[in-house]
Amino acid sequence: MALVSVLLPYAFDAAFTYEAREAPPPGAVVTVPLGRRIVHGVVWDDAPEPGIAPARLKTLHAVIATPALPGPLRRFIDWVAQYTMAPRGEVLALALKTGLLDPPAPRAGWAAGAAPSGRITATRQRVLDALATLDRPTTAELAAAAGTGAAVVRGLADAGLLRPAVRDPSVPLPDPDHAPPALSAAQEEAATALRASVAARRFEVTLLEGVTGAGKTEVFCEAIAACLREGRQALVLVPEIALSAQFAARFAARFGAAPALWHSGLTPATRRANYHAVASGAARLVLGARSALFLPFADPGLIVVDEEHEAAYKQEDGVTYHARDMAVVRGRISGCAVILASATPSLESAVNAEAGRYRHITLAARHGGARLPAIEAIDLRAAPPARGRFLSPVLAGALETTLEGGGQAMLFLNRRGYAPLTLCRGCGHRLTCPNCTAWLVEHRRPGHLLCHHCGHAAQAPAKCPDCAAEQSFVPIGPGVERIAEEVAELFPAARTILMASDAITTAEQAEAALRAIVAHEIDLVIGTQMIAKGWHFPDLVLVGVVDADLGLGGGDLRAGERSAQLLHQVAGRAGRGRLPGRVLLQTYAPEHPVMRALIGNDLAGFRRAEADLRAPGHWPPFGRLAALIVSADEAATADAAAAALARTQPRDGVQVLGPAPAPFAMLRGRHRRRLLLRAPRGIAVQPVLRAWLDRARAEGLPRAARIDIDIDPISFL
DNA sequence: AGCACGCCGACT
DNA sequence: GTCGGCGTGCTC
Ligand SMILES: [Zn+2]
Ligand SMILES: [Zn+2]
Repeated sequence: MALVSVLLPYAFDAAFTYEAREAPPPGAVVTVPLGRRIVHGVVWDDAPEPGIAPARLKTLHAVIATPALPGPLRRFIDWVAQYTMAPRGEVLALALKTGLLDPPAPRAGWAAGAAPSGRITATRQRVLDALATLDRPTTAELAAAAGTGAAVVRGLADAGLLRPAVRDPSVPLPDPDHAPPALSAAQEEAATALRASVAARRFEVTLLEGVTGAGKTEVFCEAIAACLREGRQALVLVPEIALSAQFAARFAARFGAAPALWHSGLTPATRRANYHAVASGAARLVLGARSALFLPFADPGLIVVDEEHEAAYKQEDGVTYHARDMAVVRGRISGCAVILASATPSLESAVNAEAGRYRHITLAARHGGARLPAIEAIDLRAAPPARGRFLSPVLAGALETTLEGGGQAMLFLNRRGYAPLTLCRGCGHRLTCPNCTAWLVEHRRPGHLLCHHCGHAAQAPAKCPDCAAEQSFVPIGPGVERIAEEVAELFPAARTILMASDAITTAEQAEAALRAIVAHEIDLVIGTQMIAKGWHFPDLVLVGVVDADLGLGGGDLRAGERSAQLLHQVAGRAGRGRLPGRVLLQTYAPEHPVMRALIGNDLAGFRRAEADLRAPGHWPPFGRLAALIVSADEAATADAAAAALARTQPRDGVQVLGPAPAPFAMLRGRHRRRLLLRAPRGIAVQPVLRAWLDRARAEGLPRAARIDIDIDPISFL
């Protein structure tokens, strides 16, 4: 009997040791007994533990007939676990989603039957016509194509006019030379460098920076083509699923085959099919969310991270990893090229490029002759909006001119709801959420209040709980709903649409809205963050930012950087067609570095200024940061735990900030405190944190408190 | 993650 | 005197 190490997809850091007649190779997916259950696990590379008492040692149950986890993926899982301080099993669980372990089921489809008998009605004929154009369609596909129900298909089968025909879950092969685009000279130069990077078949990171509309996608598609020519697999990461449909369509047009998708919204059958296609190497082009990094690629040749600066790449619960950083690690371990693409690179990537760790390619001009929009500030101190209004006369005038000239305009305000704050006219009492440290936001119907963090809903009370004044609550400040109201009064004839995550909830709604905007059935778009993303609206000429200062408050380390990125992205919506674009920023601080950078189109200068601010204090990316979030049911427990951590804090060479109430001191009913550990770049924070937690546990850290560690936190106030 | 064991309140 | 609440701890 041999001993085998098996890592289990649960919160265990150590692999367990089992006995086996014959040891399966590392990476093999197996089942083993655990307690009184049989669970899945993966044979790991650790040396088996010889000292387990014979009574506790159990025997490996079975080897599952599914692709083994490749060595580079196993090393990646180990790396992510040690870096994020998550138990290795928890990281393995990201790679081993249940239901993937069985081989994909062949699809039960239909082909033309042998017996041409039975009545052929008009509907039946439509089904047979549809069948001729499809390859062994399933019942649902066939019914949909013929515009009828499953019953008609069944009837045809019963009559012998259809016969069952199994279809293998095949993945179409993308063709690198299907529809190569005409590239500009600048694009061609960038593409040549990227093709060479892929063909070198070794780890190399390239930061691909290009203003919105410069044609970054066409350029990195050339790198993908080079990867496909090498016969290797390419992975493209996008920050959110909403963008994947648009990308899939572009890839299908460029390569003649749709990419294999990977995100949480897939049906179990598709997930399983795509998982196995990635493992076998049959899926050459994969488009996915951050979890796609944990797929068992057979031969990865390229990883592209699009919009690399996006905060959505940071996984905020469970294993808190940053997909952009982990993509670089995955590339290093797998020995392949990595491309980080963005119009507004993160300071992290820009600094790495400047230090020579990444290659830096810049596309300066918009593709196809379109010019960058002119960005101007509206100084609200000089030209404030009327009382109770939020659009200044300058912005309202520009909107009027644009709409009268038949142009399309957009108003951006990154705030959902009607009013962000509701307070008592009599005493200033603010309505807050009982579960969270947050104000209640008024929505749609007057007096209808919502918490944006836990979903708590309430009605504005008729009487103030503080001063007992009657009907005294008034909405303060604008949300997009209030802007829509103001626009309806100013321009009653304009066709408008409100784009916010609570107004547009399904992918179909979003698609219909985008189609209407592109077709210019809409004159004025009012929206939140949702409209900032890479959409192409050719007729859009004017963008008004209702509150350009919104993201700058709060003292967050990255507030300026994030604000500049978001506003740049929004500004980039204007003037993408034949007509030049114009962007108006309403601000009370036109001299703020963010406004200056946007107006002067000098984001590189802004990054240098940010770097000069952060470098002296060893703030990221010039130093390391880790957050310890303490949470407990009782405030006293959270305070006691925070105090224990403060007492035992590390001192040499590092600095501890806090404890302080966490960004949301109370979230979903739990009390939260936070400590930050700041260290120079050369110090690894993980061993420091581990020793610190051991000391705190020895010195009375309450067991009822939960400590979550977030390495490289990106949001903190 | 499950699933045990274990020690205090209201039920037959 | 027993059923069951879910707090704490273990699983090779
Ligand atoms: Zn709440
Ligand atoms: Zn009051």
